[in-house]
Amino acid sequence: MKKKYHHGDLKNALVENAIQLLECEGLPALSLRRVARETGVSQAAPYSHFKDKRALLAAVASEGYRRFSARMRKEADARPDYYTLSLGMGYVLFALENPALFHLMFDGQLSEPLDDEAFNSYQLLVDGVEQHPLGVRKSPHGKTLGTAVAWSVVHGLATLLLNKNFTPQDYGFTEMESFVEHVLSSSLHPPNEQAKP
Amino acid sequence: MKKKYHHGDLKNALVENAIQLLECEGLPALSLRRVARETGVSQAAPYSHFKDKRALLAAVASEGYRRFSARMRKEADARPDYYTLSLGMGYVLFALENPALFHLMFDGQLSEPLDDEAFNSYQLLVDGVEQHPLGVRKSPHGKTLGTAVAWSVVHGLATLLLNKNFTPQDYGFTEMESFVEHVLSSSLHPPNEQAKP
DNA sequence: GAGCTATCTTAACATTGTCAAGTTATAATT
DNA sequence: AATTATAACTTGACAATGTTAAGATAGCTC
Repeated sequence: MKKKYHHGDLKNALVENAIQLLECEGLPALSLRRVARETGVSQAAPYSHFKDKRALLAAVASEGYRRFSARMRKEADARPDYYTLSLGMGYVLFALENPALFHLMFDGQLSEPLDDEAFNSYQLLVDGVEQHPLGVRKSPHGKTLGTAVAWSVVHGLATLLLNKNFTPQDYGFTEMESFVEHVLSSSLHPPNEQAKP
Repeated sequence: MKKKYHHGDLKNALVENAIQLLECEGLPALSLRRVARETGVSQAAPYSHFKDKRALLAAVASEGYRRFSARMRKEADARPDYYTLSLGMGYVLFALENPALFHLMFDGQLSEPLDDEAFNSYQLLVDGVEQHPLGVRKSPHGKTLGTAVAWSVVHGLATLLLNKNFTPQDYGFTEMESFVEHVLSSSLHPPNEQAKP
């Protein structure tokens, strides 16, 4: 390929290389200059497409959410009979497969205004839970607390596994996937009835 | 107070000021030079006490875990009859009261070798769950998955509330504390019996 | 007192995010 | 097709950061 003054697709190339760098060398290695260098443009070139470094990271996170949604859907489509459980497994597996990206997405430091792509991901999970109710107690005001519980379990499990706060081995499991499935089904498929307040 | 060449207690002062800065202006504002300046010493002074910036941050996180444990114990001691639930509430409330510190503690980027203080915090929660079993299904190998579930819910809830991924208002609650209590008790106090595998 | 050593300072280096000023290629207009 | 305009890039600079090397100072031991 030829070396052109105008790259032609720099914006996407920057995001792509940023993701590459992020997953290969981690967040600390992700400098704007480095991304630019790796993309073959000068240090200030990214500023034609992104206001900030944070804007680049936001774009990276946005792409992350796109893949996140896809990963969850893939898992859920494969097991429609366990829709909610599969969504959750997709959630956790994505985190384990893309640690740095997942971390960036949920870092909080950047996403002040909630991205569309992010919102869609959340909605996927929320809708899944709402449409496949779990038998969890309703809140006093009639909205299902189950969504909050499910989201919390899934997100917490993903985070704690990432940080190696515990491992499947700690619980006698040899395979990650089996462990995740058991943990999630423990909390996502509670018994039919509910105890008193 | 007098301006001495030898500070006398610089190591602790640095950690203290770092925490201050962290909570007041956030992680991005936390530079080694800034902490040194605020403490009244020169830019390279911290290197007499910390190998790295990461070492300083690790010390900050360690102090964070100390306060974290205290916060959980305080809550649990106040309601011994709801021991596990209270531990969980302490967990979440600490996160909400010390957002940046909590974030740093669980960032993962630093704590490769698990700190003692950190381990103690975790053990507090784990022991709490183990000693006050929740009736959650056991794993095939006999260890309680309940610990993983409980830890996940609590950590996920803390994280998602911090990131404002949802709010108590979304579920019709006006008070944070009440919301947290309901979510946690939904998942920490499941009904007595358990459904089939 | 003399000397040791931990503690702290000053000076410097490479790297980073960011901006201002210029350059070049593409698109728009004529 | 020539000119113009505009978007996409480059170079060069600035302040701030993490970190190291070399030196100064103070409190300790003998």
